[in-house]
Amino acid sequence: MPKESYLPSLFSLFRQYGYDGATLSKISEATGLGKASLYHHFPGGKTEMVESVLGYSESWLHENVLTILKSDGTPEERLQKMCDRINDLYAGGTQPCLLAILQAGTGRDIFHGSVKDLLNAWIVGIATVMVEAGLDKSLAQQRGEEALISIQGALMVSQALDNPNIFQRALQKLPQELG
Amino acid sequence: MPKESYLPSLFSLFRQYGYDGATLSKISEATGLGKASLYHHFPGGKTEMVESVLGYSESWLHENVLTILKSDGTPEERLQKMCDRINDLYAGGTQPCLLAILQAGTGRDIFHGSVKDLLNAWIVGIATVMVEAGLDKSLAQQRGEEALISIQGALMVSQALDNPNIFQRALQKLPQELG
DNA sequence: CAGACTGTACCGAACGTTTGGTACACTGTC
DNA sequence: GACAGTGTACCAAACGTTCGGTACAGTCTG
Repeated sequence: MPKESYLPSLFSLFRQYGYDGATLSKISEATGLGKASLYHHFPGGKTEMVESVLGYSESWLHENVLTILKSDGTPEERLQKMCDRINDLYAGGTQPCLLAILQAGTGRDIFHGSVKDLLNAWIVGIATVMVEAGLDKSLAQQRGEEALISIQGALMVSQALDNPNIFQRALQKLPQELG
Repeated sequence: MPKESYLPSLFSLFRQYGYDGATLSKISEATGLGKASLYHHFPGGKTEMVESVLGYSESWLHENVLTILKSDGTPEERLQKMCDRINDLYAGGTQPCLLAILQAGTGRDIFHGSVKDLLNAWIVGIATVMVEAGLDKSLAQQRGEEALISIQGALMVSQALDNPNIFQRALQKLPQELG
């Protein structure tokens, strides 16, 4: 099996446990691959695994978010479509964010740059829509940041309180609030 | 030295590295205590250390947030004071949130209950102020949740983008937006 | 078409290191 | 002399990583 086929399981493992918490034993169990086999696909070890997962996430973001934001339809329609995808990504608010969890511990030291780039691309994507909606550049940028604040904040609070409704409500308000 | 005197260093260590990332070597280095001494003060090991830090955080929350929210002054004034303390707690947006980081990995399994309680107390504290400001109960609860969404979201985004201004802006808007 | 060779996928077992945790003798202070 | 506090030495278990090797499909050469 090609190494790409393991990226989904690696993704959901790392988003749950983070870099320090995702041990090779857990990775082995999650992928069904022996430790040695893991090193066949990812000679760079755990680091390369996370790098691959980040690449996978980047592709996902482009295909499922940035493309949609650039498509046709009113700004509000496009933002609504984005929210639907985001809802899938975080399983309705029940799954953590990989980018958020990689901010902790050893993960931050290694992947901070990539995480920053990814999050920035996302924000810029939203900001571009807001510019099309008539906002000036710096305000659009602010709106993009605010969107991500809502998403990430709602995700954290939802999961801490075991209440996905909080995430749902935040997502629902997003498209209108920005416009 | 009493064990309480080590809580500040433990607090800042765990908020940076999380449960899995904070190894005994790092803890030993941060506190200046050998392993034997650590286990003298915290016979329960790492788990007890985090529990103590959570207790420490709970006290901090009560003394610095909940008390202020119950003090006199207009709702907006009280929320403003809270924001000032929150700004200290997170060092202007440059330091992570312990509660957020304990949501990851092994930490979540062990401390999810305590984290939930702490966050809830905070939200209820804000909601109570909103009720006094004239909102009905369920709307007040929603406003409390929204406040924490902003704080936690802004913290995450600020740190991912290396830009504390984002956190500052979010804190600044908080008191008015709730009213 | 046979046989030598190559590359990919995989694994069990072991590597050296670090983990969280313990045992114990020692030093200080009351 | 009691006892809180500590440094040294130690432990089993788990860590990330590597080793030596198997299985097998595909390719090249005669």
